[in-house]
Amino acid sequence: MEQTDIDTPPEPLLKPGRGRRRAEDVRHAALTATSTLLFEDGIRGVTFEKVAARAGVSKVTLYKWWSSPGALAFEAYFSALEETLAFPDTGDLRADLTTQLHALVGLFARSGGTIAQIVGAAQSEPELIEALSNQYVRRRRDLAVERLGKALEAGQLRPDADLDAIVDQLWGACYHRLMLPALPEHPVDEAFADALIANLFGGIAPA
Amino acid sequence: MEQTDIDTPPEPLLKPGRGRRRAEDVRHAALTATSTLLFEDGIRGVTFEKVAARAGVSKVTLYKWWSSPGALAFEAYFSALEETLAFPDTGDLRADLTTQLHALVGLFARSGGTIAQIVGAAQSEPELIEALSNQYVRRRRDLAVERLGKALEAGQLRPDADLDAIVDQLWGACYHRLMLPALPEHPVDEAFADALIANLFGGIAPA
Amino acid sequence: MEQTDIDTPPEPLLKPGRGRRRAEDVRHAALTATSTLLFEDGIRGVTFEKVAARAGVSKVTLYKWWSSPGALAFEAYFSALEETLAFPDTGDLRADLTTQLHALVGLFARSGGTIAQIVGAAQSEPELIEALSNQYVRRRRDLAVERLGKALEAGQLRPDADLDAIVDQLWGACYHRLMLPALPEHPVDEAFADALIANLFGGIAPA
Amino acid sequence: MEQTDIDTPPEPLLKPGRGRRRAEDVRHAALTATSTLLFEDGIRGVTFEKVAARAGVSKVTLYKWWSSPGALAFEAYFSALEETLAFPDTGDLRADLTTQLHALVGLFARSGGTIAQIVGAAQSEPELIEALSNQYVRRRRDLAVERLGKALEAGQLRPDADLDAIVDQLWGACYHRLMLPALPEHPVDEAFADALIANLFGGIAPA
DNA sequence: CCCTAAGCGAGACGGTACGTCGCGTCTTTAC
DNA sequence: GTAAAGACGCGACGTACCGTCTCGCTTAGGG
Repeated sequence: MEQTDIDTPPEPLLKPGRGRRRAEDVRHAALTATSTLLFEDGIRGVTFEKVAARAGVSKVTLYKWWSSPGALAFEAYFSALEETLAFPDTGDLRADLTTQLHALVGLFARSGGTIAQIVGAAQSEPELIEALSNQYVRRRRDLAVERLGKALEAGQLRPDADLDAIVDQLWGACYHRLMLPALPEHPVDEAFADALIANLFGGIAPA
Repeated sequence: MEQTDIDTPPEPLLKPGRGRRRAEDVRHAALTATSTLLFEDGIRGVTFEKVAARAGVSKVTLYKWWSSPGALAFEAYFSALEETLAFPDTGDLRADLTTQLHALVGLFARSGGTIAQIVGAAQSEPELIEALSNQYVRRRRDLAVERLGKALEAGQLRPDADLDAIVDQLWGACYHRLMLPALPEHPVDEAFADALIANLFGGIAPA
Repeated sequence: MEQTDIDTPPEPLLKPGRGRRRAEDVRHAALTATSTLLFEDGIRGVTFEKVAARAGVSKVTLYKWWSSPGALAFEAYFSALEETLAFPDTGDLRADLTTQLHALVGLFARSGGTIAQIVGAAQSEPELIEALSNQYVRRRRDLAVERLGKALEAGQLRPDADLDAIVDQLWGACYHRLMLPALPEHPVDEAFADALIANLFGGIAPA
Repeated sequence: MEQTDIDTPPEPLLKPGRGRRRAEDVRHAALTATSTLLFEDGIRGVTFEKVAARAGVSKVTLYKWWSSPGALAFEAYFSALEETLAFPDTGDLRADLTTQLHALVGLFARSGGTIAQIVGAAQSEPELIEALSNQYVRRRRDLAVERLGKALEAGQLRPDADLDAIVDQLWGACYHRLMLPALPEHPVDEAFADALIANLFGGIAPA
């Protein structure tokens, strides 16, 4: 079967050569083992050595598909996150943004630590930060800006608003509290998300 | 017998041999070597092994003072950053915020990568993230909120503005672009800082 | 950035017990602690570090009295062995040798391992092997040869017997089995001691 | 060649069918480096760290094949000693024993210190003392006892002689003087070997 | 339907770094 | 003054993981 895979890795050199069967199951085993390790010990527990042992996969095979343990952890985690990128468009921008941010803080509540660890690890791996940008950050930003653009056209935004900056001031603010926490009194919850939207929509300058 | 000094020598010769050395000297040597390594190879190059070799300091001593190479890198970098915490108060909030954010993006331009790596490494080290919070994030946030509080009292802010969220929507937005970049078209520069302030002050809702 | 927990060196505990103490008390405390460690963990467990901690004695003091942990272990063990050097003289040489050798194998049964470890450690420490020679080996050998000399004069030995070699062929044979064991079938027991004496007295050449 | 692999490490890990074959050259490099270190600095100079550095071998590999630096030193030294186990049989027992003991004292003259250090180190390492027993002591003892047995059958020994004890009273006496020396006046030389044989053959009791 | 060559497991190997222990030297501080 | 407490450089230990490299089994594609 020549079925082309949709969720193929970044550049899996799948040569049409001969040999053993396609290793889709091998990849799956590796990703499953990685998820377990990621959940148990955090990203520090995701090593090629342990993944190979748990998944019954050789280290060489892991190297073939992933450039580092961080890249493996990234794929294992974010590959199951596709649906969260979906952006609603009910016509009411503020409501849609609220929905999206509530979903984000909900995700952070469930696995914010893992996300922070992966993003953190990427800071020292250029390949990984690029993968994050291409496969996650940019896509989400594009969808958001697209939605904001529609709202702008619909007259729901000030004409001089900087749409890209809005993304940073909503999503970025959440990531900031996730990765640079100050106190438990500053949680990343729905109230915070609402405050972000209120600040930004109404402005902070006196009326 | 005659060579024993009764007076404590102000500058005891620190021979590279064995024996006890002053804690401050040791710490300084370690931090200097760490800075060099941090600049050369990034945080991945900061290992206790290399720092010990370069600084002429034993690994055990490093373990005593710092819980991990990340903690050492953190202190080596942020200990020289005291001045950036200063927050101006000219009476004009918007101008002061602009000044501060311009300083931040200037800092990011010089050593944003290093900062990102340190913050990133902290995500997998509870002790380090706590140190970051206590010694850096919280202090800066407190200063900012204090300044914002004065502005609020002076009637320069909407009474219902969420001051804490403002911090995330200005500084956090910058950190977001630093650590989760999308494209080179989205730099962290002064124009971006200005856009953040404009968005937030004027609000993004149509007038 | 000052006055933080990682910046502050641990303050020295103010405990009583410092200052001058009597040398004999210190020595006794050190030897007692050493005996305990020697019994618990063997000679590998006898380190200046542990002895100092257990005995409440500083390492410098230990260096003053003993050149190495091995020397300390040696003294701790052999200082309580003085009496075994006593050599009986009943007039009957063979009976006296038997008595002595039985005492030796009895000693080996109780603490042969410790003796072997101390003698073994001495092989790599010239100072220790010299101490062993001076304070133990030579004294015991002299006593034995003296006793054998008396027997020779009394006509209880062949005139051409090599007295020094006899010592090696009786005591040395026991040490050989202790330190270079072949099989459990070759124990160092009284029967072995008797065999040594029988072989040596009667000769192994056919009558 | 039906050469059995006597040189193989304690545990024959070679199972038919799996994994990479052992690199004999790696073992050889390690043993060569060890011999050099053993000759230069004694057994204290034989550390896994130094051997790894000199031989270009990783520490992990050393740990896999040898349980301790002592075990490595043991094999490096005794593996080149195979021929000395050969035991002559000219029909004249006394002459053969003299030949053997002269060879032993000659060996001690050349490298007695090294032997003593290895045997000494083994006293604190159960695994090493067992290896010494199995691969050296027992084999030599068996060959000696076998030769003595032949002599006994040939009527060259008293029927009631204890053959095992003879070994201790000849070889053991030499080891005793090697490891528990009393004075330089008691060397381990051929004259001493001759005295041992004379004492034992003729007996020390008066005629 | 066998032969052959690639894919893959298993894991040996040289490295780097970790975190710990002990040695011997040196400083500080209490008695 | 002496001795405790202990900081410190140093060397070695034993372990974990990395990235590379062979082996030999397994299987599919080509003959």
